[in-house]
Amino acid sequence: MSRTPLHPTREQIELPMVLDCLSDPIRLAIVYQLAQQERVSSELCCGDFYALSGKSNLAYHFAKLRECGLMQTRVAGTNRFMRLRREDLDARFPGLLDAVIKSAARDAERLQLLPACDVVEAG
Amino acid sequence: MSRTPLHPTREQIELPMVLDCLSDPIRLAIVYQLAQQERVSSELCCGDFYALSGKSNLAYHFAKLRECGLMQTRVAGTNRFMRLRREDLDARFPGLLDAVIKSAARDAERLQLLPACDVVEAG
DNA sequence: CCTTATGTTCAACGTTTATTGAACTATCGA
DNA sequence: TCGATAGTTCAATAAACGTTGAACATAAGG
Repeated sequence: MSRTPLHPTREQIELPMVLDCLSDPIRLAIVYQLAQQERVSSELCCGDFYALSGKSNLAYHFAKLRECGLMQTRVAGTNRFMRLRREDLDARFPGLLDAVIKSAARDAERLQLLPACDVVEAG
Repeated sequence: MSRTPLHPTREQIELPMVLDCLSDPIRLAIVYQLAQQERVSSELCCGDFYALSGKSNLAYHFAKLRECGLMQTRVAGTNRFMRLRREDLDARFPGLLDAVIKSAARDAERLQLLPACDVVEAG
């Protein structure tokens, strides 16, 4: 029972796992939303994603995103704050994350992503 | 029974399907090998990939790569010549294919990819 | 014609996957 | 202490996936 969620080290991040993670529409939407948030506070918690799916299903996808090295979780009280592992990903796979996010943004409607402006609105 | 292998139009190419296709190690190796070949004749046939897996398994992966729009097949005699749909992919997802291939190249050993020099050697 | 070479298709299999709801844990606030 | 809130974990399900070998189709070469 991994109490502390395990994140791979930078060097342990694997390309196929990252691509597989990004290939799921829900996970891609999560990553996209986190990428939008980078400009601001850079962190979001689980509740910010309820529009995408139910709690337990989100927890499943969060775990995948953590395990493959795409995001990081910080525990604070009853909240888990997530953020992209931008530096590690850019170091391992230069240009990849940006290309994916830009491509996703272009297809935002088709992928049913939230428009960028709706993403923040934190309380 | 699709006699002519169906390729999606440029606009039909979907980001999640492309990422999913690239997330399989064998398919990534195929794409990588095709990318190397771009500099030369730009086409390879099935037999050029026997190092990766058996015939029928390769045919399965080729079908996936075609269906998601990553590659194109041209029939010539008993051969099927394949090539990357570079233009379509670059138009739809600028920088993505290059980022993936460059990332794969950096991890060539880990991903068990053929060294670039061994790729050509056509007869 | 018959044989060989190239690939595809099919059926079977075991594995992994995404999704659901219920149960659980842990923290915060009254 | 009690209840509400935030997330995780677990069990169950159906669907999709990758791999295999055998059968099939098609074209080239004798």
